[in-house]
Amino acid sequence: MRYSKEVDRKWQKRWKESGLYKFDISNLDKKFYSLEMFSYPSGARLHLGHWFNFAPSDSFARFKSMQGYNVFHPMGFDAFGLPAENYAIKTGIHPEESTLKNIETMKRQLEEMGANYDWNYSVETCMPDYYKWTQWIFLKLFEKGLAYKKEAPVNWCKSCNTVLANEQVVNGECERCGTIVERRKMSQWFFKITDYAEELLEGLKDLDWPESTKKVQANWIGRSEGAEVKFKIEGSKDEYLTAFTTRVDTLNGVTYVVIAPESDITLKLTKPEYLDAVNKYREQTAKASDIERMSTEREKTGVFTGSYVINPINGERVPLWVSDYVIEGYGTGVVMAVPAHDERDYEFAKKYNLKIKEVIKPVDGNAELPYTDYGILINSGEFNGLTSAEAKKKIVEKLSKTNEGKQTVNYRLKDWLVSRQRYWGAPIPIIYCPDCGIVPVPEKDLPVLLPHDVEFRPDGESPLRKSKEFMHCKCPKCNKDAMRESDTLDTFVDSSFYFLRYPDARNSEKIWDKEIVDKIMPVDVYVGGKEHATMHLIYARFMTKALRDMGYVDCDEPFKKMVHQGMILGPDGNKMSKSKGNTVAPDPYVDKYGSDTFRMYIMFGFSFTEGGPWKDEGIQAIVKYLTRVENLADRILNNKYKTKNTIDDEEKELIYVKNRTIKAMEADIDRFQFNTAIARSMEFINEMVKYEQLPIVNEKLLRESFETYITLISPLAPHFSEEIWEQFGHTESVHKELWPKYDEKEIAKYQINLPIQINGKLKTVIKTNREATKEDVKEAIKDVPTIVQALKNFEIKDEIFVPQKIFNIVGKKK
RNA sequence: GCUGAUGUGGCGAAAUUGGUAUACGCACAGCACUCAAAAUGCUGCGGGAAACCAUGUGGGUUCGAGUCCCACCAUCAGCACCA
Repeated sequence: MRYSKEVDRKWQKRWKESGLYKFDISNLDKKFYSLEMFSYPSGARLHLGHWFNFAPSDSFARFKSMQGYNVFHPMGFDAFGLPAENYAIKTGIHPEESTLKNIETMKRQLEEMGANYDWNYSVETCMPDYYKWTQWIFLKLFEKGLAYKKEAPVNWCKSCNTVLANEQVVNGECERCGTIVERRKMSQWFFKITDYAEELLEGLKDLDWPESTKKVQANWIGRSEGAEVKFKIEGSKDEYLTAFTTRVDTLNGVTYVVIAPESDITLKLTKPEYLDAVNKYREQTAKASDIERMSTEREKTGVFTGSYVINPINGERVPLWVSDYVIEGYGTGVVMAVPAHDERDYEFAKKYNLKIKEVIKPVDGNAELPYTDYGILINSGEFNGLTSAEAKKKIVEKLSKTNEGKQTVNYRLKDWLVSRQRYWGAPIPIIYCPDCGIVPVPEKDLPVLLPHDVEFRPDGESPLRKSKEFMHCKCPKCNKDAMRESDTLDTFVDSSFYFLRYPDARNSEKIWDKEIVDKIMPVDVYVGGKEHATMHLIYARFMTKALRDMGYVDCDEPFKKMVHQGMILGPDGNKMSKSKGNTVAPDPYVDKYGSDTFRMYIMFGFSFTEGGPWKDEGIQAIVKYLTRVENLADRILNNKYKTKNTIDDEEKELIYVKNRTIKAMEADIDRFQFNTAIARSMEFINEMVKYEQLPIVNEKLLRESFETYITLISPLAPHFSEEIWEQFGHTESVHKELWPKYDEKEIAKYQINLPIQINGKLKTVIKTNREATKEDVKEAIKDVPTIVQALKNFEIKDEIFVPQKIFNIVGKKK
């Protein structure tokens, strides 16, 4: 049968019946954990992005099992989240209904793709058998002191009476009603990821991840060394404001101190006559996002509080201001301002006529202010003349004697806010008792089930709060009437441990059997978009480390190697989106050409890590290519050749190309370079077609080469190759074949092209053996006309010879 | 604004990581087969008559730069409640 959708169906059915892709968990000596980020079942059907991620990754997993690994390749669904809830608000269809339906469709489509997942190891995060463990992890973190509650700002829409996700805030306004969004504080749960800041940063060093991703994570963690300095509040008995600075050498230049407007202390420190102005400013700040506030382009604004603080190094009295360029959550939320040596502070001081005191000057000459480099201290009393580096040490030494300062490390990383005032998520397993306070739900009572009949349209309260049945319960400690926590968990919590649950996904007794998980972890290759470089990937690393410290896993780092697939954009070069109307559905292509043609095309037409705008012109190339293979298969099967048994020059060439192809494809697939792997396979076919047109061929060699070729493309075109494999009389699946071995000797004995240059300009190319020496090469070129011509009246200064690479003659005309 | 990328023929893209720039294809053109077309097979295909010139622009390092360094231009992604 010629390749078509029917061939896909035929083999999908057979694979299922024969249990070809059942994972053998009993033998993990040579395991390979190949993982893609599980998908969010937002729409009913797989989109192009799914194909671009999952199809090549499936080919990669197949390739690894051909190399003799026992490959663990699971797939699941990240099924909680905002879109399903919004969809429900719009259509009235319950999130559970739409989500489960989407999952069913996506599963079927993944099977139609030909993916070799073993669905016995899948997870669906919205099901109680999964979120029971999400809740269990929350309890464990709570026990360990890694989950805690504090006040934190949220986006609040006054008119809708609801909390908004950042995504729902458009230009500072609510996407639904256009009301200006405010920041409002609410009491919320956090995970203490900052306890792991140092280890998360250190651990990056040994990971086989793209450098750019490691950099982004390192910046996200944002380690900076500096000092904490305490400024005494004037008029108080023993109250201080603590500022973090990386430039404690400039401490004598502090002319004012700034605190974040949203801080609780702000109102406390504001003198009555300034209260009106400060309150107004706070209201204004509530409307700006953090990104806006941190922009250095933005005009600085602020107001005076009327209070003063004391600089501990020199006893100077400096004014206390409020400004939105200081953010409560970063550092200590207090900035010591040194306008002479910081651009933001300088701009601010100029605008509000604050003092500017120069305390650092360059080693030689004078500087224009603000001067932000290191230098020599001036106007700093006993520290004058010291370098910035020396001064940093001396100043901290002095401050620490009076307990007014110390050396410290600050991280940009903030604790992970996990509370969501939403319906479609895992309920936080906490009970509030009027007598006992915060009481965790006992483990035996898990899961805390998400009630089905809940009004989740926004009206000012967390949806769960409206379910009396859900909210009212007995305190597990004292059995008095109590109330449940009404918030649900961030979906990033669900996705921060799913890869640990996969290996033992059906365990109902415990989260997993440690012995199994320790054998399968870590993930050997993790494939997913680079948009997850910070949040998901850092949360998953944190969770693994926290679980390790609690003794549930051994591994320190969950993802040994990380690969990011690129993004397929719309044909217009923009990100695909329904609103732009530039989405492309894979289904019509798959229907028309079959899964393998489509898979091969997306692998061949794009660089896997780059992606790019969608184009389908090249799909014909793959149709033609596969037909060419089928035609050759037919001719070999019909065997009308005049045959011979000897190995002559032509046969040697074919053997060489075969070995070269195996080697190249192996290296390419290992690096996720599917486009070049397919290019090499095309060269191999071209060579075989050329060979078979000779008057007399070695039919046995041709047939063997062709069968080798089929095994080479079997991970890339799993149905197509299976069909031809069967035509060649094989009764076992081609997917049980091992990756062919190549013979390095056969490659090495083939001659190479060696470029000959004069002054770096290519003059000619000669054929030589690989072990040719400089003398051999000189001998070989001595009669080549272009060289002879170029070397006339030429004074040779140097000869650069790099074996197997280049011969370059350097000199000049006399 | 901050952070991280990307830029190579008409087009999709390669370049063993500093060593023949444009592999493999698409599109196009020519030839063969055919009454004809399609399909298939073969050949050609950056510019230039040539010396040479070409990897976003301008400098630099090097025997040698698409690859390394500096500056600039353009485009894209992430920025903590989309996942």
